Amino acid sequence: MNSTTFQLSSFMPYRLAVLSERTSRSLSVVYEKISGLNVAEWRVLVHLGRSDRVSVREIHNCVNLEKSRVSRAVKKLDASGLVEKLPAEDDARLVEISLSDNGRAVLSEILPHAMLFEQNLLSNLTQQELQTFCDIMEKMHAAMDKMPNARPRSQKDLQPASTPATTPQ
Amino acid sequence: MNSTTFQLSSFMPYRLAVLSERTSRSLSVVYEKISGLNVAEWRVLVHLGRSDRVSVREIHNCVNLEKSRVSRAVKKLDASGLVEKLPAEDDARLVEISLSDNGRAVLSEILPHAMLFEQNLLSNLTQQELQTFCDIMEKMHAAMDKMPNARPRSQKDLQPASTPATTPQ
DNA sequence: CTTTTATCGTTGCAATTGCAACGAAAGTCA
DNA sequence: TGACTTTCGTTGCAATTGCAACGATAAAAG
Repeated sequence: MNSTTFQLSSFMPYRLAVLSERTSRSLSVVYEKISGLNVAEWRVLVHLGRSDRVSVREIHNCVNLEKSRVSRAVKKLDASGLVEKLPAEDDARLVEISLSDNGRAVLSEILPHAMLFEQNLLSNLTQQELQTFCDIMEKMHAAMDKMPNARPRSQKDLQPASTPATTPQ
Repeated sequence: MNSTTFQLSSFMPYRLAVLSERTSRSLSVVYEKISGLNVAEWRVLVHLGRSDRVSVREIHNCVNLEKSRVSRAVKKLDASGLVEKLPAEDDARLVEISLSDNGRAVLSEILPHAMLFEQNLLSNLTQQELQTFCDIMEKMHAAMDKMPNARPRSQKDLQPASTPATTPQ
C-alpha cells in the first residue's frame, strides 16, 4: 500500500479519536451548562463521589489525568467550594481531598444527565453488543500493554468494571 | 443510582477517551520520532496523500480538525517543504495545497509504521470482531446524530471506508 | 451597477495543556 | 545520626488550543 491508498477514515486510531472526541465534547456540553465544570473537574468530582480523603496522586492514577491537571482541577473545585482540601495527618506531603456537601449536590445534579447521555449513546446496542464492544476494547488495551513504547494504563482502568466480577472480594 | 455507586471506569465516554488517548499518544510517538510531525500535521499529510489541490476548508471537513489547526499545520508543513501552497486560480479566497515530493517521501516512510501499529493494535481481533466493532462505533455515531446538542460529524467520517461499498459509484 | 450576505484562510488572544523542575517531606541505608 | 533517594503536590514556562474577529474575496439580492 502506498500513500495514495491509505485511508484515514478507516484507520482505527483515527476512528477511535473521532468517536471519542465527539462523545466527550457532546457530554461536556451537558455538564458545562449545568455546573460550569470542565472534563478534568468532572472526572475528579466523580472519583470523589466514591472515595473519601484521597490524594492528588490517587486521583491521577484513577481518572487518567496528568497530575498537574488534577492539581489545578482540585484547586478550582476547592475555590468553588465543591471539595475540601486538608493536609494529611500522618504524611505532610499528601493532601486529603474530599467532596463537600455542595460538591455532592452538584454531582447528584449532573449524574442523571450523564447517565441519560450514555443511555442514549448506547440505545442502539444490545446487551450482547455492548459486552462484545467492551471485550474488544480490552483486547486493544492488551495489545498496547505488550508494546514497548506504549504508556501503561492507569490502575483503575485495568480492572474492568462493566463486567460483573466473577470472583467476589 | 446515587453519587457513591457511579463508576467512571465503566462509563462509556470515559472508556472511549482512555482508549483513544492511549492509542493516539502511542502512535504519535512513532511518527514524531521519525518525522517530527504532530497529530494535526500527520492527518493533513495523510489526506493530501489521496487528494491533490485541496483547500484548508476541505481538509478541515475531512480530518476532524478545527480549521485554525489545519491552517497552522499547513503553514508548518509548508515551511518544512512537505507541502506546496498556492493561491487558487479561479477563487482568490482559496488556497491549493498539495503534497511535495519531499512530503510524499516522508509520508511513505511513516505509513508502514502506522500500519504496523494498527496491525499490532488489532492483532488480537478476528475479522468478524473488527467488523462488529466498527458497526457498533457507527451505531454510537448514529445515536449522536439524533442528539440535538451533539456536533455533526465531518463529511468524510459519514462514509465508512472499512466496509466495502455495496453500491458502487 | 450597488449593497448586502456568505465564505475563505489567517491571526490575536486568552485559556489550557504537558513537561520539567522545584521545595517539602518521608523513606532508605550505612 | 546524616547523606541519598524517592515521593508528594505545586508551579513556571513554553507550546498548543479553541474561539472569535478580521480583511479579502465571491456570491446573492435589489
